[in-house]
Amino acid sequence: MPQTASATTAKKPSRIQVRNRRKILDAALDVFSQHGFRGATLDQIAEAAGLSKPNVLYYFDGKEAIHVELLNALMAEWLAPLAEMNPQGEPLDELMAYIARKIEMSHTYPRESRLFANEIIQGAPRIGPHLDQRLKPLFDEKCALIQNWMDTGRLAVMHPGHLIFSIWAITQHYADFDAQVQVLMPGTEAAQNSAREHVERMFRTLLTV
Amino acid sequence: MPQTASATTAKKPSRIQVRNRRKILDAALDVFSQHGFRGATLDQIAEAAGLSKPNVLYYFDGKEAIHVELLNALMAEWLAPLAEMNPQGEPLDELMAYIARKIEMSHTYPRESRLFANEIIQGAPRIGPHLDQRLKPLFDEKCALIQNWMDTGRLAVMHPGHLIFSIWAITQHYADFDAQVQVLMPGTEAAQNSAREHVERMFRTLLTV
DNA sequence: TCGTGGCTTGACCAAATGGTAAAAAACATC
DNA sequence: GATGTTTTTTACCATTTGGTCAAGCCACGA
Repeated sequence: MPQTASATTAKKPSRIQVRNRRKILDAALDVFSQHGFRGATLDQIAEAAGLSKPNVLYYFDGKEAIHVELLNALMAEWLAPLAEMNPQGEPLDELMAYIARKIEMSHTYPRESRLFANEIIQGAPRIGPHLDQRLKPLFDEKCALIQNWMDTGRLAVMHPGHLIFSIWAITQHYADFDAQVQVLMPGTEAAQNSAREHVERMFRTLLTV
Repeated sequence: MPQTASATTAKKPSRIQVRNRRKILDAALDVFSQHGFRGATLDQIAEAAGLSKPNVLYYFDGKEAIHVELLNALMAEWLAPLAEMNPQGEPLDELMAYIARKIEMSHTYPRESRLFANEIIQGAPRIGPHLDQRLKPLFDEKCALIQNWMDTGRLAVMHPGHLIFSIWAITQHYADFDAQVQVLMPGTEAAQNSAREHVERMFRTLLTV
């Protein structure tokens, strides 16, 4: 059996293991992000991965284990941009850089965005603790930082928490509601660019003192 | 059999029919909005409605029929506020009134918001045509209206389509991502009010010439 | 070349799921 | 209270689903 990523029993995984686990996770990202956890089936994941169902279960302990692994990987990447906001930097530049990265991520990783959206919409049954323990402290820290920037007159004053919510809401909207966006504003690259420009201009206007 | 809302064969439904159909739709809204279409089960819906599964199927032709009926009812209510934006009114007032109504609806009908979000995230497989035929014309019309307002200098200039997307994204965020909001900003009524104030102030700032 | 251990598969299983048929119960109307 | 109609339930069914198991395959080092 392949070592199931136990911290203690950690032998280096074979090339086949790396390849197949990657294939499974990629396929599962497709399926979970489109149908949610309960709506996704192992058969779909197996077929999308080009493996048999028992073979999928050879690499992961079950449907939930795949989902958990995806969410864990997601959270790490998802939090990084926020964490990188630098207290020493120029406030407006830092926030605009964060927004730009968020937009880019939603564009580059729409499946991850939808996976997260699905999980939250369903009440965060599997990622709840993660939110509490990892996201909350970071959120609070960055709220305090932004509040400080505002207090010292270097940013327009508003509620930092709701500001962050607004950034998340708008940037993720283009990934999560892509089906709607495509209907209402057809056209691929031009629309994408105009979206980026709109969002950046909007927050720059809002945040500039 | 109860008449399945056929336009031609329309006898008035009995009181029991009205009551039970309502119960089923309410229960289904709970279940669908939480798990998505594929993740929801008839047993869950039946139990939530306090009826047996065959009894549920006595009132609706199947799982999909319930879902379709919910989405149809949803679209009608969902589009109303946008449709009510009055070309003769004062531009800023009209837009702010629309935003206020959107916020209120997200607060009052979070299940509907999540039902819609689930459907769109999954690629709008069942509501796609509806979007094309009903939402798109309305969206285009209101975009033109807003564009006109901006052209005549009565609103700050920006892309009308993306403006609407921003409004939708932010207002629905508080309903769809409630699980996350509750973790990051605990507290019920105060948070709700501060959210409303933040969003309204934000768009007012943005739209004022 | 031959084991040997990691990898893969076909066959299978129990539970869940969407749905059906027909009888029983409840109801309305005369 | 008899009678026809609507509503509800009991007992099913076929398929799907998450998961198991033992046997077979295959790569690779000795």
